[in-house]
Amino acid sequence: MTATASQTSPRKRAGNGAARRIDADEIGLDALIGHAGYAVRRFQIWIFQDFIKTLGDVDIRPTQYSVLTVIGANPGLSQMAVAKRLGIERARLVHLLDSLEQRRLVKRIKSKTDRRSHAMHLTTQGETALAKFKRLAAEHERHVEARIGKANRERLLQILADFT
Amino acid sequence: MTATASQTSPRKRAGNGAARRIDADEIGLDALIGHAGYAVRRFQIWIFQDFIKTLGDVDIRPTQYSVLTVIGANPGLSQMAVAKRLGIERARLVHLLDSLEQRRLVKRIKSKTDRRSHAMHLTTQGETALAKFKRLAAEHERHVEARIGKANRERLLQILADFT
DNA sequence: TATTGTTATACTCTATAACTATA
DNA sequence: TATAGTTATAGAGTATAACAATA
Repeated sequence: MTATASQTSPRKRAGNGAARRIDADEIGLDALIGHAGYAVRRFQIWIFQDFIKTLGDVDIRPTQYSVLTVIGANPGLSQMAVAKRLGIERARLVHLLDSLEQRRLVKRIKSKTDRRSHAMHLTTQGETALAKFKRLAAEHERHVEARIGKANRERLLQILADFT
Repeated sequence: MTATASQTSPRKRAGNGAARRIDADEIGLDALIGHAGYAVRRFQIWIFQDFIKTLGDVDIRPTQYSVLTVIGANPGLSQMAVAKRLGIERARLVHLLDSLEQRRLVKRIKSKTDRRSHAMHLTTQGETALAKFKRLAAEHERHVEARIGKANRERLLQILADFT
């Protein structure tokens, strides 16, 4: 589907002077309907909001969760390696790690082989906490499944597999 | 697929003192692999970057495009109606419209029936510009199709249709 | 009382640039 | 010289709260 101006015409507004109230679902999206980016963005907002809510009690946001998960699975990584793998700016990762280190979930250990870099590790407390976060994240994932359907969720993961 | 800590074990780092360089694609994502939100977020970033680049010459970003498209298809809408339909905060829309109005693409007209509200319209210049933006956006959409495949793009639009 | 548009504040995130200490 | 981590700044985007004008 291509987006052209001729696809839809502007809908008529009340022309009698007494403007009718317009409900949100009456408003046409026109070319936006054909844009994958629009749907993906709206879906991503929904999914992040559910994640933030589901992990609200433990106060962990999606980016923090991704950082903890990658460090947990690859202990000893440098900040640069984590940043590159997750597509986070290294300057941004500094603040994320400051916060996670203050919460005693992560520790930076000076590398002996390259004194410019830090080896990232979960603390013991961090390991325990991450296990809990993963259980909550799995719960969030079940919300996604309930929202779009089991088969659709799996199809989505397949389609987007090489963006990870 | 559920995300549990036992799915993958931390991979061994070089233990011989001479730390080996780790390439990004060697770093395991662990539980993130099973999260739709992670894949969707990475895809959304890619797609927005392509949109911003493809419409770089005309300096239009995704949110601006969505606002112009909805106003173009529904002339006379109030700011509240546009904000609600697109899921934008009304406070944020004020600044978006300030910018679009300064560029003479949009005009706010005081409503005669409800003097609190403004009726949003494209200017003549805005109509012409939007037609061009739509052609560029369609070009961007072809990039998406080339990246994930025609059938996958259509399937994606189907799966996410009710988030629009 | 409630709603529309506005202003303001704070926090998240992205994108840069520059600095330091190393390599 | 180049890289790792840090600090700083600017702009998007999100989330609130409060205010004036109007309903």
